[in-house]
Amino acid sequence: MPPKKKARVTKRTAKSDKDERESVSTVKAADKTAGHKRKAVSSVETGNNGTSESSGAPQYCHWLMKSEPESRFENGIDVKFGIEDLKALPDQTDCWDGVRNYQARNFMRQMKEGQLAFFYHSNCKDPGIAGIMKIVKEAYVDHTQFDKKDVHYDASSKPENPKWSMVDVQYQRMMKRFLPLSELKKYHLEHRPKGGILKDMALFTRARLSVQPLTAEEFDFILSLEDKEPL
DNA sequence: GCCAACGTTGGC
DNA sequence: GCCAACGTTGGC
Repeated sequence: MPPKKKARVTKRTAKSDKDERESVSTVKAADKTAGHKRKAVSSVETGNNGTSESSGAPQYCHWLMKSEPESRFENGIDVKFGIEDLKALPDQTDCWDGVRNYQARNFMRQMKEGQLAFFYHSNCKDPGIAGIMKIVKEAYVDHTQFDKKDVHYDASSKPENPKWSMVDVQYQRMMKRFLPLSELKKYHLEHRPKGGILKDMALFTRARLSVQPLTAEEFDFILSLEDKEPL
């Protein structure tokens, strides 16, 4: 299997379905402290993860997924995986393993074949959106959770009841120009007081989430930046 | 290397 | 079920 995607995840995540549910309520509690910004996100999350109530919440269909393009060693293993690494693989396809955060996992479980995701470079000299990939296989069991040698091994997850999922992604293209975090942030800050398109972008309102949804408007706006001068 | 933000753990 | 302590994320 593929290089370790380092979805920067908390290794020590919790145990059973019960915890899983609690983690959702934790999210809701966090909502209160974080103000209104997360409402849309959490309603969709709880409505669409397949474990909870039916709801008319809109389905997200665009995504942003973070990975680290520069070498970093975790337990002696290099977790580097940038967009160039994806591009270099057979079929330019890989499984997005190693996600160990319930919210991120739940978003992956919502992903449908054919949807597009930005490949975001994190924890590096030049963080930002590097390119676009396509979801080519919907959520299935992340085998690395059972692999003691794997950086993201989770001793608390049992094969009879796997905790973590992954999707397969395929490289589509590089951005016409790299879209740096700093530029996205400028738009976010500009939009926030004016109700602009990036005002609630998860990258800024949910900073540590390694797999996050984008609205169609956010996705299209970011794409439009490719043809603009850097801010 | 620092450290703010925030999710998770575990005592109570 | 609360919440303080702890650990991680990830930009700077």
